[in-house]
Amino acid sequence: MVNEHRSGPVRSTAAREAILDATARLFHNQGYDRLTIEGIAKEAGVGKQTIYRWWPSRGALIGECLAEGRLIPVDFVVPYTGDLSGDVEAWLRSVLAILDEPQGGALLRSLVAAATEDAGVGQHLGESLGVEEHLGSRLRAGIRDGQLAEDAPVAQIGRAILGAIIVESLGREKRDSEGVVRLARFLFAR
Amino acid sequence: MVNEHRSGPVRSTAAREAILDATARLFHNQGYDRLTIEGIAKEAGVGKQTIYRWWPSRGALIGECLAEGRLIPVDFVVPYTGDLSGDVEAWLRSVLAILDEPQGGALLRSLVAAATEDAGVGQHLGESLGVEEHLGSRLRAGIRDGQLAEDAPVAQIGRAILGAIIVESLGREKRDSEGVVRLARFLFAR
Amino acid sequence: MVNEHRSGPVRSTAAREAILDATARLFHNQGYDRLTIEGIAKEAGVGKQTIYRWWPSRGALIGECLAEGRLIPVDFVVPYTGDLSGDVEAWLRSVLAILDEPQGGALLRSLVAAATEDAGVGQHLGESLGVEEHLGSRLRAGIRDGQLAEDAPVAQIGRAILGAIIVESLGREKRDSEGVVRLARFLFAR
Amino acid sequence: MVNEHRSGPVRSTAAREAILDATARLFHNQGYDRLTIEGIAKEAGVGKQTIYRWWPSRGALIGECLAEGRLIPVDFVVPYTGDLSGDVEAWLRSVLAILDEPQGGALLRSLVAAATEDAGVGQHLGESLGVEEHLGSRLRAGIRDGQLAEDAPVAQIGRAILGAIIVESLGREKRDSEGVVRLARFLFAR
DNA sequence: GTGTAACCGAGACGGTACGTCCAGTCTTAAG
DNA sequence: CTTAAGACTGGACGTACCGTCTCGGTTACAC
Repeated sequence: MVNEHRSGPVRSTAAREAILDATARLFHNQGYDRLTIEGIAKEAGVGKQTIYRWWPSRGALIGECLAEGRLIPVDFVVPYTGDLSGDVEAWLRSVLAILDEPQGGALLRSLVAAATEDAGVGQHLGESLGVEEHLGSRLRAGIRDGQLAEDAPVAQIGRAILGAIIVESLGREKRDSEGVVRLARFLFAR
Repeated sequence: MVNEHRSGPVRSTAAREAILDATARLFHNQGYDRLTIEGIAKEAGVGKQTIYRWWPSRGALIGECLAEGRLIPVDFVVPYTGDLSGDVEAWLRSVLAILDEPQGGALLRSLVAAATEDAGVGQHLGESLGVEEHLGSRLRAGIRDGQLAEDAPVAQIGRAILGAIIVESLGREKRDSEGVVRLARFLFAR
Repeated sequence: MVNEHRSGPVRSTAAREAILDATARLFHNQGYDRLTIEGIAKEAGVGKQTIYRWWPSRGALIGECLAEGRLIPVDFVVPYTGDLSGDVEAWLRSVLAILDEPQGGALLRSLVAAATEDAGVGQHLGESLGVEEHLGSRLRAGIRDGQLAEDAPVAQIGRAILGAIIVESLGREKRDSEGVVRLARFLFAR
Repeated sequence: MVNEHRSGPVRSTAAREAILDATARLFHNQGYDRLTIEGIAKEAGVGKQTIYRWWPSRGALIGECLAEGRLIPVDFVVPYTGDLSGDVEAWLRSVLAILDEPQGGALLRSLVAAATEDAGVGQHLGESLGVEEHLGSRLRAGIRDGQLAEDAPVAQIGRAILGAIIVESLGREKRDSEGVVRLARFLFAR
């Protein structure tokens, strides 16, 4: 028989909140590469150890912020009107809206930088944007509706769209929403 | 026409070579985030200042290595047999071969990390893999041959394929060449 | 009366001790101009920042070593036997003994070098040798005893003796204790 | 029969002049510790090698400037009116005038710093101020005139006066010409 | 109630790397 | 053969953060 309880105070939600808040704020203002644990601790009014106690790394912090929608929204749903191409396009435009913000490109690159460093961020990135869950469901519905080939590689298509956006951003090309939209139309044109 | 030359010693090719060599070696062995200017200088047997004299940043160094094919090959040609899907697939497999090397995934993520930090690397990354030049040409030939729609977004398709590979790697999914190959087949199946 | 303390870790006496020890050791072995903060840190097994946290400069470090008698002794007392000239001579010989050590001249020049760079060292230098406190007192006693003129410039006389030693050392003249002793005798001969 | 001539240009007096000029200028403006060979070369419009070719060290440069009166005047003569104390005092005031200049104290300390590093500067320093030549002669004349004891340690007295000035400056005491003057009067009062 | 164990803020610690400055040597082209 | 220019290796600078540790103080459960 083990005693699961222990004495002492529990984790402070105020500290947790302050840390994640500070992380998100600094991530937006300075980008991932200038983000430091010390900076977060000072900004949050928290001791460094409190951060190290609960998160193993800078990347894990970003991962948690990402999962809670503190960096980018998390409700990228895909409508279902019956028009596959149009539905995907609607979702795509909501994703691209992030990039049209003033520092949108830098924000995406920072997220990618975090993802290269931390496996969790990489996994969360697609999820956050609804690539797997929402987009995947919609595409599978499209297959059922006969609008997409039976053997269409659903997961790969999602990655392709997201990846095209990322590659474009890495190349620092002038933002061109229409480019990616045309890609989507091409994908579902038959 | 004036004489642009000045007197005095000239840039040492030996030092340049040693620096780029050391950079490529360390990049492969340790990845981008553990790559330090001091480490490169020591490995190359060179003073730090010699690096700072000629390259403004770590990213610029990687960019130059990339452009000279010191990190990954630069001759990713796309054959032209008349079979569009097959030709693209051949190119794709040669690109994916990089990832099948022991540390292939980490190598790609390191390249992406460098690209998030340095604009030049981002621009060179696609070029190095022949996405724009070779793949683009082949796709345009496909359009001429009637195998691809007149208005197919050539550049976007290239980015989509490369992007799918990157996103997969960021997610640390088990390497699955067939996935991306199926994406390519889907793209050109008609 | 407020509590001046704050929470958190307290200054490490072990580090302080190691740093001052290393400073004194290196100062003796290499002289002031070859003394580096990095060398001290390595010798003391300490991070550079720990030195910069507590001392603003190399000179301040030397000043503290000097004040604590880690570079030269600090107990240069002047006896009082009634014989002014003899008493001063006794003190003088104990000071000159430093110069008769193997690297005595270099040591004095190093101290002077530190004093040119750091005001604190300059002030401590005379104090350390007892010029102001002990020698000054003895001279004032000499005035009371009628062995020295009422208006003898006590402080200046101390500086003159110390200064003669320094100037001789700066000129790299062969060490000649008797020269300075003769100066002292001349000063108090009447 | 040897041919004393050799081909090529001889040592450029213009370069020599420019270097010593620049050295003196920078020495006055920045002090000895901030004086760098590179700075001198740039200020003089000269290659670094030209400096290293003719002077072995920074100290040697200062020594030569000092010897040529480029740092402080070199004509500190001692008058001979018959009044020993008054004559010495006249000389002393002309020396002290240097210290009353705006950056006089710093200048003296810089000279001392150079002297701690370079034997030549140390030897030249006293000479420059006329301590040995002029003051020594005057004191010896004083002995002949019966104003000074037969066995007065002439050289030591000179060093004592100069040394008192130096020690005072090292201690960053408020400049007080009268102090040293009182010392001189005390020395020759009988 | 009183321990006492885990929390918290603060920040000192040994380290690594940064990007800069300068030392002293070497290399080039011009005179 | 000297010169101006400046690239080279190398060492030290003073700063920023890393991740660990050590404090004094504060909960809040277990006795």
